[in-house]
Amino acid sequence: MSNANSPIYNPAEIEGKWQKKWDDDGLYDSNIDPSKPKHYALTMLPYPSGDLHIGHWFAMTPPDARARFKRMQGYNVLFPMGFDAFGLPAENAAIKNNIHPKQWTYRNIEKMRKQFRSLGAMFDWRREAVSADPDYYRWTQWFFTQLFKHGLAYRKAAWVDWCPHDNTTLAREQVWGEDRHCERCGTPVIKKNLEQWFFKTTQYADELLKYDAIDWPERVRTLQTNWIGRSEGAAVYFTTEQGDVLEVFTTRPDTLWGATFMVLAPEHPLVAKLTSTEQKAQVENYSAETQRMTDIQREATDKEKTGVFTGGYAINPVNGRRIPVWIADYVLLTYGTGAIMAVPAHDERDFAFAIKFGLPIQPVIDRPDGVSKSYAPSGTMSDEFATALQAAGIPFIESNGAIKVTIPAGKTDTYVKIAQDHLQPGSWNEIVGARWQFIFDNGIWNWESVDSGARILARCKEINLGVNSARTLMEMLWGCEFYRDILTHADYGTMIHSGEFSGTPGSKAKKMVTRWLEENGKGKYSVNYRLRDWLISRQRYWGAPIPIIYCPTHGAVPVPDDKLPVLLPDDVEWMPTGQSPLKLHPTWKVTTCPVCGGPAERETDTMDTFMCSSWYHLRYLSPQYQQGPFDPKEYDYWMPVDTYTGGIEHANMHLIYTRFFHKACRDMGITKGDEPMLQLRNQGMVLGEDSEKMSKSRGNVLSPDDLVQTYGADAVRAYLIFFSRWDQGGPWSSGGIEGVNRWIRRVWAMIVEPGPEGSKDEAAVRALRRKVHQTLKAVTRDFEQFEFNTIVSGLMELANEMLKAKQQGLYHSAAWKEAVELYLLMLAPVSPHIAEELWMQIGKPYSIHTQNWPKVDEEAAREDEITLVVQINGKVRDRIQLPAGISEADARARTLASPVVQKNLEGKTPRQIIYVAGKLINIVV
RNA sequence: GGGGCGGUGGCGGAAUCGGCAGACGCAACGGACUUAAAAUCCGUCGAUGGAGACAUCGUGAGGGUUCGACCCCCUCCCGCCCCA
Repeated sequence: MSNANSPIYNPAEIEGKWQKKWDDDGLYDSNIDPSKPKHYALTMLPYPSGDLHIGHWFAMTPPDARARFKRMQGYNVLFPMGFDAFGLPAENAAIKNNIHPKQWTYRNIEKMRKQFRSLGAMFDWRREAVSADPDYYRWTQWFFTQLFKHGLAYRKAAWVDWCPHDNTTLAREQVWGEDRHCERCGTPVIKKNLEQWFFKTTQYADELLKYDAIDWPERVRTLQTNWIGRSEGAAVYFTTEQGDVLEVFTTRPDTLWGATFMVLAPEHPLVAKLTSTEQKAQVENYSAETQRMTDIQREATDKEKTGVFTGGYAINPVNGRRIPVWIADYVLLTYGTGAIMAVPAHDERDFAFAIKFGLPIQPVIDRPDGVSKSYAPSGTMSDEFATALQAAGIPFIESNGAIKVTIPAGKTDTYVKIAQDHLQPGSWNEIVGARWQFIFDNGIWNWESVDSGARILARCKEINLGVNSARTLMEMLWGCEFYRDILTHADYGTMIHSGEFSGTPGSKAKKMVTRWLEENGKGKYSVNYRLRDWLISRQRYWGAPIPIIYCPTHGAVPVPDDKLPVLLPDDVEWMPTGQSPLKLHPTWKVTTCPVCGGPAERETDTMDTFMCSSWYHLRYLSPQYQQGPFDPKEYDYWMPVDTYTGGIEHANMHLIYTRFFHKACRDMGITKGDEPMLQLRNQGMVLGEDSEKMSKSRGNVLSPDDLVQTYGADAVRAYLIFFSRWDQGGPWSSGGIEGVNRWIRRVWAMIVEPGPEGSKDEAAVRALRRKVHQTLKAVTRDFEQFEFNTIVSGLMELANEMLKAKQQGLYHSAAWKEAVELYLLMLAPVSPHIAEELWMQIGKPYSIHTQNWPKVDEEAAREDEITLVVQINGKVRDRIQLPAGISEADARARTLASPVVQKNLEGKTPRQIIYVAGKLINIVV
């Protein structure tokens, strides 16, 4: 098929040529154009780690193709790119290679810009933003001062996770794994108490839970919802015996009567005061141990509960009961109020704690399933007991003379009566679950309070010395394996053993108790969030300095707008010392107070880089703008972002911060609208050929540069789009890209090499046009829906059809010409260089990328014939070709006349015939 | 332990409304071209039985709804992610 006169496909040559021309012509410059609808397509900006890897290409190529498609559809598209240039890796690399972080970062950016260009993406580089540029971080600092002035930034001492290796504080989400190690270097974190700056993200917690206005994946919404962790309940005021109020948050105020002890975080401020002289040593030891331990052990010991009694007591406000106060590492100071009321009967962790330390457990919520259990050891019941149970229809198991009874709902009273009748003298029988009763030979004792439980236990011990070791009644029951699944539950159910509230149904209990608490000043309705305020201080050099000046008289004063940016000095010692490098600089922090002009000091911490990435989409709008963070004209035209793409790993950090940032800015009058990004889509991850995450240590990293050299950017782009579902990612396959490479070359040859003359058969022309327009329809839909892999497979299929048509002699027909044009237009977003080159070669005007997306000719796409699938009893038996518009009656007749159907029916009469127009007929016999 | 997502040939994946399971590609195998190889082209390619027409089975397992289920419902198993 090769033809000496046809041009040879040389990707290196044509890709370089067109990239230069597009650049020179400003083909991808996006400017405000009110005559067109706008489309802001944004892809998460990379950290300039030094090399663009295949993952970056996977993240950016399909969105680039889609942005191109949108542009051809007539949208004015903005598709910018930049660099998230501050951050720890620069300092780590600086330390390792003794190179200035700034130099390292900007050198990497330079390299990555070149790599980006080889991708052939339609980025408008005039709008590039680099967060480490003073022109950029001037405005990062400006946003900080705005937040400060509006009371959304504040300073407080806080226990923070501290990485002893990187010498910095870490945000909660930067602490990874069960051993709680530093996200960057893997070192286990420790705790430190430092003065830190925070943003009030929690003030927006409720609004952040609303997603009505945005089209974001369910998965991300769920992740954020869980991260924010809103729970409704009540704040309840317990009082210590010393008279201090001990506030706890509970989601279950209906279980208050079952609160039999309290647990405080060892760091809780009231611990010292509560601790008795006898317990002092123990408490201090335990606290010190907890302090010394990182959260590693605190979490690792999750299963084996530890804790220490303070010797102090508190008063349960609902029943006046005196309950012991313990400390335990499983209660964290940062959780709620750092103190919990323990309701062991209805909370698994509290139950385990109470059983271990012999603390009382009192059930106060009925089981919704109404099921109870009873265990009658051998000899405690008369011989007719089993017969009586059987007669009453109560199921039981008998083993070694002992009878294990599971009492269904509604049979409890029947059981009690039977048990009473058959109880042997000197024995007892208990019933647990939906009822808590002990049947003794002198009557029934109800277990309705901690005190009655104690009395029952004493009585049982009198009868049976074997239970002597049990410290509580529940511990005695826990000793019986048969009971274990029924002793505790966390369901909502009718309140029991709760004074005047007993009998309150589970559906109303929470509300009624909360109202009662409020009316009696013992508590109030309260909402607790897992989300905490955003800690933005970093004791590092390579970040935007926090623009605050500390004046001995005026306190923390923001740097005035006209004094921004607070420039980062170049001459610093960046080796880690445990202090901010800015603090060690001889002169940098020395300044004067903006209010009084007196001597003052600068804040020496820098900002979390998530601050930089919370507004980069705004800087892209006008990166050179000097009068504000962005040009309002550009904002009004381009914002909000229409489609935002990036990895799912940012669901809890960046994506919450940027939403918070936007909402806060809206309330400060800086931005408009409620949400910054309307539509979000996540890509998966490209894995190495061994299906493992690509990493240098595994040696499975692929260099896009090498791939482009071998196959050309067009083939690499097409393969990245083709090889897996974009939202799932998957392993790279070097064999797979060969297939795409073959296809690209086949397309080239198909178009540049002439085909044979032949008859222009009417049916063949019709078939070719049908396939072309059907493909166009599918490709258009797939682009809209981010289903990229089927775009390439559709184009491959069409190429196969076209090659057949070419062989049949259609090369010189008008239909062929149309097919080629539409083919190149559909190919243009996927493989822009070859599409441009071939577009030129078939004599069309430059540039293919400014052409209109073609319209589907529905008439051409229509099928003339349908294949009717013939099923008998749901099994495919035949397929018959029928004209597309056939009536149901005719289709039925044709089906029944088919010999295959005749043979299969064997004279049987169809009972029912289901007809799905144009698709299927099912004959039921 | 709780929540989320997923499980389809040897592999990546397709099936877009409950209606032909396996599109497209890779790998493999057979053939053409070639002195030979590469490249290219043609063909086969879920399993089992059969020379074949064809039949039976088949979308993690089991059950259900339905004329009909990869798709909807229930139970379970496995993998990944998030939170404890």
